[in-house]
Amino acid sequence: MNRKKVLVAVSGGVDSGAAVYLLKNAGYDVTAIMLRLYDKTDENGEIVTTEYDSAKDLCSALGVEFVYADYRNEFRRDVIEGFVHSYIEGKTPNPCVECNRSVKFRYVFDYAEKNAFDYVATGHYARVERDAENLGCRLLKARDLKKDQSYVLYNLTSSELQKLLLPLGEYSKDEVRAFAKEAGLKNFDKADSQDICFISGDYYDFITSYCKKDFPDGNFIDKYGNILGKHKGIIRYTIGQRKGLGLSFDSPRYVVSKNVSDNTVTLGKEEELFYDTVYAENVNIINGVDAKSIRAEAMIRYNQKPQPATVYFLEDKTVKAVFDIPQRAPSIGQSLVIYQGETLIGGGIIK
RNA sequence: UGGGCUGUAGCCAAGCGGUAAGGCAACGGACUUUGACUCCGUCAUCCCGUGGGUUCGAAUCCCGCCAGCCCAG
Repeated sequence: MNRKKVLVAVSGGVDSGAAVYLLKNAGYDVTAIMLRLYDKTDENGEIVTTEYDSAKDLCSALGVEFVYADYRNEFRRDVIEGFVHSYIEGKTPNPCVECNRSVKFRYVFDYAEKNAFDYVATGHYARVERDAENLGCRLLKARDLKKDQSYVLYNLTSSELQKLLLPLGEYSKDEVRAFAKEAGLKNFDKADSQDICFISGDYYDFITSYCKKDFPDGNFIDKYGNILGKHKGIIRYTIGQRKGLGLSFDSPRYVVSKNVSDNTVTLGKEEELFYDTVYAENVNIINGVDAKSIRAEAMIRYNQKPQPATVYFLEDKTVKAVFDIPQRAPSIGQSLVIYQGETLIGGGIIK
């Protein structure tokens, strides 16, 4: 019997653990790979191995081969560096998108290629729809829209989709937890939230210590240039932010724009945050589109309901999205992701 | 040193005799594989500038004082 070989990317968490379990039960020849991306340390400076232990334990319990591959340098170079520089430029990066694009899928597919795996799998909540020839594969939202994570996967290519399995896409989080429990994963009830994985605590502290410099105080101003107060370093703020400004007015104020060159942060009322047109660059369109423009739905941030828009495909992997209804606080560095119904068309970085 | 106004939590601000609204900020939590947003909760335990008085009872009425502002001189 010639079972299909699957390489599953695992994190030690509930979702990837359940993915291993489901694939194993489905009869695949499963190997788990854990990418060592950064070392989390505790207050004593000791490397925390709970994720590693969790993944390794699960694999040995299920009789699955476990590979631990060191990609710390790649992660630092391709994710952390970019993250820090993006903030310095006044942008608001999404490191998860970048990690998936330039590290996680790249190296897992790379490993799978070199070791003759038939498929790659992850614990993302999304689905791959295949046609008869397994050619024009489409990336679909998860069945459970509340947990859908297709947003962070828009940089996948059609050839990658041909070899990608996303076993969790049909299930709800509760069902996945049940699978994880069945599989014997001790973390099956672990909380979902993580914040930025490589940062424990405040991202501001991380950036300042990473580049060994402080970001000077500057002025909060209004759209007329009137000084409203002092800010505590421009990288602390992002478009649309309300909390942490430390200033009080008759109504809430939000960060409307940032100007790195004169170190000012402009505040305004909520209604000043809405735009109907958003441009994105470095766009990936999974299956290509012939038309110059399409009607679609698009998201400008994770966990947003896709909004109706007309999307124009411009030169140089650039896209213009014109929303039917103006969208709140599009932020440079975040991702614009385009859908048609359940199908993810593509996406890029808002500029 | 004549006249007028104001003085309530970090900021703004209701209240006009019956035992302290609300907004902003802040803090805590929820949500979340990014940053945000949002939502929920907490936020003047006898000092309502201060010292007296009237009253069963005052932040609310009266008197003195202090502080700030304004108009005159």
